[in-house]
Amino acid sequence: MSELKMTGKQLLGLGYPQGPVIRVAIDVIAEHYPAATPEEAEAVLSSVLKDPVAYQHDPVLGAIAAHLMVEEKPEVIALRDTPVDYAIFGAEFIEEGTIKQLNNAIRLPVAVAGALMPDAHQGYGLPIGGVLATDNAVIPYGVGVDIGCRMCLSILDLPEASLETQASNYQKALKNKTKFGAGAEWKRNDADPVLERSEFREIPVLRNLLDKAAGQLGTSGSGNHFVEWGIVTILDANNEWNLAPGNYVGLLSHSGSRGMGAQVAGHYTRLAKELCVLPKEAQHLAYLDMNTEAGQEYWLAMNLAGDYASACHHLIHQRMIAEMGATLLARVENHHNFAWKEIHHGKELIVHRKGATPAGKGMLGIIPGSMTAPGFIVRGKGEESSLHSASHGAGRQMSRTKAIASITAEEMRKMLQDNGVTLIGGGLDEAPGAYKDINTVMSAQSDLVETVGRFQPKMVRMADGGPAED
DNA sequence: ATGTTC
Repeated sequence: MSELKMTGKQLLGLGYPQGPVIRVAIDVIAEHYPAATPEEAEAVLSSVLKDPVAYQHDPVLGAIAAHLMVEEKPEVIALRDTPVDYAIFGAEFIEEGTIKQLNNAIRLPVAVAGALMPDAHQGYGLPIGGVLATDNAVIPYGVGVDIGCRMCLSILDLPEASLETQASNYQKALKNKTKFGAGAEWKRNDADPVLERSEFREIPVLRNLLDKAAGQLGTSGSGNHFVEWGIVTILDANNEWNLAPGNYVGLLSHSGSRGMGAQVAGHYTRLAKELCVLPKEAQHLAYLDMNTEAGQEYWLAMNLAGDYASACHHLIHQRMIAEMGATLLARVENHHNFAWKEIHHGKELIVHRKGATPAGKGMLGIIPGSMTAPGFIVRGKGEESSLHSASHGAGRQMSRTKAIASITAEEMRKMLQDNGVTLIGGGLDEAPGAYKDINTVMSAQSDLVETVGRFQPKMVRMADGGPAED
């Protein structure tokens, strides 16, 4: 795409006021004046600024004019005085600030129920590991920035011993068939039905994101995202796939909706904060009414981002499995940053899980440990007090900054060696010691999920920070 | 989490 992209600075230079009009003007120019020169765009924007009333009925520029004419801010929506009671799992691991965040969220006028998972920690708006059910309203920051961030596990017919005897082939697949780093794209990529979805044409904010989405399909991004080979141990003889208990080679991935989802999240978070002004301590919990155009649009865009994240995992797995000449025996996958329409207490609610695994009765999911600690294949017990949810991992016990400052490269190398794990990329901020003990976290949620099997990582690839790698 | 954004 070569559409004209104005910057906030340029607009302020023209005399535009601080505020939402900046974003609106950038969007309008990108969408409706793609072929204009910067000078032409500035001339148009200056005319609107000079006399917004003259443009208020203009089908394109009217949106900018409306923002220039608006002066009064919407009224601040008060939080309820009396919070709804909610369950906390593993309260002994959860910091006071995290609980305060859910205490605020549960006082939203649209909040119906909530829960905190044992890996919970502070986030923007809703805490990570937080679950919140609302009545007919969706909170963009209740889903999170990485919409549809999810896990995918493939169980393969390869012999366990091949992880050692064929180690170089497994490593080659990780190096050649995955791509990590912020902004990383495949130069030549496969087609996928998700890229044909009509939402890319029908929803304005998605129109400019199709090219990026096409390039980033099947990439993993950065942060805590990974692709890894390891050993799946099936423990439950009554498993859904009739797999014999024992060991299998598995492929596990963790990633989300990449730049496309991040842009969707950013757009609707800004919009929600304009339309729904809350007291300062709850400002990031701004919600969209599901009966409004904005709410409906977010719902469609969020679902598309979720399907896109799923397609990314499937492409990664398809390429890795083909590279190893393997056959897929079973697959488990689940979003852990998303919102769903679910019935609880006889009423349809919008259930936000921000870093929480869906755990309805009989639902399968994956809860990862760390690059050396096992992950768990789980089956939900449908516990109502957790709103059918469980943790989405072990949870950090150290911030990234603290991990980098307090864990040495030698300690991390030894930890990997002791556990027989090979790491490609990765940094000290993702060291095993930066995470809580997954076994402790699992025992804090034994009422929420049962264990079907385990996954022991053996060969891990992560982003190594800095610019995109090849 | 994201090429680090009004």
